[in-house]
Amino acid sequence: ERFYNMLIGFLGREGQPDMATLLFEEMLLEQVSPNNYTFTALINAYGRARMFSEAMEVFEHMKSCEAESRPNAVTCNTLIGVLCRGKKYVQAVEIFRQMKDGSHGLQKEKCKPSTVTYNTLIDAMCREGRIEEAVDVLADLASGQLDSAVVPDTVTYNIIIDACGKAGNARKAEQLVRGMEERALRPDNATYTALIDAYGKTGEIEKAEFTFRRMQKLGVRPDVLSYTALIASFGRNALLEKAEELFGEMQKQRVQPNEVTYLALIDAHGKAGQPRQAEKLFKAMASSGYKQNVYTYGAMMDAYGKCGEYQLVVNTFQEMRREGCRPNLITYAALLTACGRSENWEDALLMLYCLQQSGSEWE
RNA sequence: ACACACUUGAAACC
Repeated sequence: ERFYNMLIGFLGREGQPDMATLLFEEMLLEQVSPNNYTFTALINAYGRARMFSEAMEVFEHMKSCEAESRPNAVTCNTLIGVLCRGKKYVQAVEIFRQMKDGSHGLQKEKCKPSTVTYNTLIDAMCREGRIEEAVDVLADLASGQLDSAVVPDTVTYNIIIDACGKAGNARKAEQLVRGMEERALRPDNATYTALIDAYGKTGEIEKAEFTFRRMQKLGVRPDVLSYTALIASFGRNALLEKAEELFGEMQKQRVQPNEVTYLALIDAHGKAGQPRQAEKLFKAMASSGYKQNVYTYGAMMDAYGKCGEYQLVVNTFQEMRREGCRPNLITYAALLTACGRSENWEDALLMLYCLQQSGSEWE
């Protein structure tokens, strides 16, 4: 039963709701009884795939179950999370209200909002750009005014710190880090990575590097994401050598670069006008087992474009098509930019025509 | 005891 639950959870996260359904059916055939872990994983699988009516159906079904399988706070959080992802805020808030009231078939004791509930909602607010309000909610949570049973945790702070950073407000992000420390919450890898990213985006690269070194000193071991964030920051700020140096350091520290790390490095080489080196990385990726895909081709096309190698952009595009890789909007953007810079209007028009034929979303 | 379901951080178009 746990095996099934785990697998259904995994498939849901991977965006494979159909496989999840199949597994669920098989589970029933095998007379393995589903519990609230199973149902919650299913809600997640459907919700992530924007199959909201299916998700709601499972949720309603749970309400008619025996005690063990009735919705609990995790179930509700999951539902709120997928609704927020789909921007169905009215419904998300409605579930939140029902959790607090214990109405609509939810048991008040089992469904009390938790820190995760608030974190999910705060994250949604931030993604809508309502950071000020999110900060206010955080303050009310911290003072116990909003919910006497819930206090903010590291994730709560991380969400808002990242949002401030993305909005270009590194000062506010710093202030929040101090705020979390005052509450005896330890900044973790996500906190530092968000900060590094914030500094990288404002061009305060020495602060980004300093933050990275400080986290190491404080005993938080940088993971792939932290390394990649700093590598990308170096790249963005035209510090290719530092990026490469850090790439070497991470491997010495036994932190395996992943696909995103390589993509960041390719981009850094493109920005620095080193298409040959970018190519090398592109090939190195393939030999370390990363299959070429839209992203790798896209990064390569972009790098060539930045280096003025417009013909190579087109060649890469054709290679990508030959390999049967479906282009996305980013691919076309890279192509269009290349055509524009090389004043290759025929190809640009031809491409737009192809795009139109394939009936994709217009920007 | 823990275990299987929920929330946050990195690249690329903008």
